[in-house]
Amino acid sequence: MGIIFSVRKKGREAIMLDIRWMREHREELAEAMAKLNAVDAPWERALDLDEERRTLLTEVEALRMERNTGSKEIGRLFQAGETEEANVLKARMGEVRDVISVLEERLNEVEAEYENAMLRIPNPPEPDVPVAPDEGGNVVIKEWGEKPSFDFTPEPHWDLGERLDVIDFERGVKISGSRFYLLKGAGARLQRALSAWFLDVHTAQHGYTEIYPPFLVRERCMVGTGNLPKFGDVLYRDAEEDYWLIPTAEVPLTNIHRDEILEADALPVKYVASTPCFRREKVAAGRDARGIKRVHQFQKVEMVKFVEPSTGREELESLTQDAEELCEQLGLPYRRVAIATGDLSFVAAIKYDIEVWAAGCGEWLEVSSCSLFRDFQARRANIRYRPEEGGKTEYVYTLNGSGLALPRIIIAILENNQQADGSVVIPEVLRPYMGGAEKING
RNA sequence: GGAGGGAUGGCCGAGUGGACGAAGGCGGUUGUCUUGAAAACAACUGUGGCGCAAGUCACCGGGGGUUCGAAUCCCUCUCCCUCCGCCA
Repeated sequence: MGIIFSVRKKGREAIMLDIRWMREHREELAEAMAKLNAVDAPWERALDLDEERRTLLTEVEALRMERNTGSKEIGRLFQAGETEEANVLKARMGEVRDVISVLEERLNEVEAEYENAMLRIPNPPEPDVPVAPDEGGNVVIKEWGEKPSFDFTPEPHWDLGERLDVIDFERGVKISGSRFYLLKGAGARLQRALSAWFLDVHTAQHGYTEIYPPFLVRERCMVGTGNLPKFGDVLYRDAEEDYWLIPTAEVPLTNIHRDEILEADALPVKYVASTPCFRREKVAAGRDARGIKRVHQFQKVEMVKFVEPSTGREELESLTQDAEELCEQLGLPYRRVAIATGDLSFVAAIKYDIEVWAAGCGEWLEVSSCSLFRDFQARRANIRYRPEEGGKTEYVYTLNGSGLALPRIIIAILENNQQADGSVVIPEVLRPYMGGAEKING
């Protein structure tokens, strides 16, 4: 494909925000952290450590210069046969080395602390993100479709799914414990149909390239997308090796280009994948316990984009529309919610949630989160591009959005499309994927 | 899982302790020549940190060690290749 221009061989680990920007915009940074309600973000500590780090670096480098020139001199002296002088210099350089190693040790400590602090500073929000301390400040900015009305009481999917024998809760729990389920027959096929149709729409109409990525990734990938170090408690991982189960395809998809330099004319790069997602979901036992709304394993189609910085916002808009279009074609009423600063995820600079109405449980279900990360992930994962031939490299902007999260869409279809006779009408766009069936009957 | 062999710049490939940030080739950019192109010839051609700059430091898969000095010696980890075993 020729996207890779070169690969970084060595370099520091993730570097998060631009430290120079931070040094020069202290007040803006403080303001951003306040807006995010990020009281524990160690940005001041990071700045202090940065100061210390640079002081040490200057000292160490001056000494290293002394050592380098001294060593060369020793070599020359030996060759010239001036052994005595060489030995004198050698002894002195030995002392210099000892001083260097003490300073280097300190420098390493400072750098480690510095990086740790940097990795825990969230992404500052875009200027137009609604400012509020929590999700109470989220704003519905768009609504589409009409909630279905019934001349009977619509069933929630946990009843309906069981009655139609398309969701088996008991067996799921028997096999794997609470918050596990299994889809059966038309239920399983409906999920397969949705997954296939989503992928087909995104690849054929929206220009995404389909990917089948690994579901187990290394720690380094999780750091790249911002899931680590702060959110390790929602991730599953292998006990013996450095393997983490993905909580979303965003992780492997974004890391496809980790440590790479993309060609400017290759942008935007757009990927889509359907993968299982694994999450600990450490919410209070009992909350969202019924049904398949909040589970430890679910299927999701995810879109990820790598774009030129100047196009970030328009790419977010088109990404969000790529997701919304699916809801429309499925005939599911939805709304777009602008997430407030206090509810913004650690990595997102701006985020829209798409929520679908589910008539049975009477709730708006989040089926997609569309985020612009600016260069936040790109810095962590070291993903760059070269704007001009031969010019300096810059970080790309990354975005991602679900398109869409599956079990919740299944919930909405089952609940909204249920009929008086107990059957469920299959949305027209899915019928070719369901062997032409129009309904799910018990 | 067992036994061997590897990892050097965009690519290929030299280098086994001292002027090596690294020969040579390919590729790329620019120039000369040419009506134009090709060929030939010449020059340039890695990344990052700190610094206003001059400059300086780091980087030969990662980490650690030996040494006045490490691409080069030692330890360790990772990845790749070959053969055997196992397997979808």
